[in-house]
Amino acid sequence: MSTYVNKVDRKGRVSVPATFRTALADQNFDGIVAFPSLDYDALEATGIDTMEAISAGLNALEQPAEQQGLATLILARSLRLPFDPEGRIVLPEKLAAHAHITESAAFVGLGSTFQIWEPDRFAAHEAALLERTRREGMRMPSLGSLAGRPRS
Amino acid sequence: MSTYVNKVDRKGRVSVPATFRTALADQNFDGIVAFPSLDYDALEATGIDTMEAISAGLNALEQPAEQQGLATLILARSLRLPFDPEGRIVLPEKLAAHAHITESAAFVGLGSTFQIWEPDRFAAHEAALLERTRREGMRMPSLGSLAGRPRS
DNA sequence: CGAATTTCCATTGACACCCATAAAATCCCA
DNA sequence: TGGGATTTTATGGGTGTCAATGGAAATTCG
Repeated sequence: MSTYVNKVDRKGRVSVPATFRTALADQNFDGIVAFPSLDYDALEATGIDTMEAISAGLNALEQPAEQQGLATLILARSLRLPFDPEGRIVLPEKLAAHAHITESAAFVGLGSTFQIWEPDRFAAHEAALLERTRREGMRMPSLGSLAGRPRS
Repeated sequence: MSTYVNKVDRKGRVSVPATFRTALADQNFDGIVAFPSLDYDALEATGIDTMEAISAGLNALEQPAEQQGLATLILARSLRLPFDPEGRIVLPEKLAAHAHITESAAFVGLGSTFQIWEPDRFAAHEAALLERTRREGMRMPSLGSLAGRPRS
């Protein structure tokens, strides 16, 4: 969780927040996997484990067709971004362009995954979410209701 | 429950009331999670467990879209605030600013969660609640009716 | 051999831990 | 049961450590 804004240096390197790094520490690949968000001008990112799970799901025959299409799309556009010794990644031009990231990047933790935004765009996105939430009259007391039902 | 007012030192540290600490003692993360309230100039706080439940809910596909927005908003703006050996947390500038907290903070217990207010603002909020309650003619005898039904 | 990429090193500033004191709540027993 | 003794809390401050960042050196690859 949380949002951290880090700088992108002139070589395209940016530190992944230490918190996120430690969360991914015990995975099979020392780095992150990122792909362009289908919904926003931002990047979706996660550890390699999640991607392997998606790819496993793709092979499962019972998968509905649309889900297969989605999985294929995601896998095809994903990039593995390894950590350097300091815990940084380099943002490939393709990804940076999709998210309009130039000099700094906002890492937005969402539980098991996170997003990477251009900070100003994220602020706007946040404002929009807030506005919509307010309009729909959602309230804090509903906090508990956000929790997923226990998986039966 | 109860409300406690503690001082914020010059490093931004403030003791979390011992009562609250022990209530969170057996969780996966030794600290609290706090985020700006959507309704007030105050902070909402809870243990990591609640947040994990929210994040689990976010991944659940059956979640309605508006709830996803709310969950995203909360997760993105939540900060993990670890306890130091003395049971204090540091209030990040971002959060302190939202609640207008400078030299002291009021911890208001609400059962499974609590809020953190600037003491004067909380006093005002309390007064407003009292006033509204009176106007609506609510009475103590309805105490029992406040209890929620057990979740089926 | 040159360009791009990756590793190495160095700086700064924030943060986490250590200790020390004072106030308060609790215990305990004569 | 009163009051002293002991244990928790709350609070302040010093200081070492780690994260983020920038740049140089070294390595890779076409």
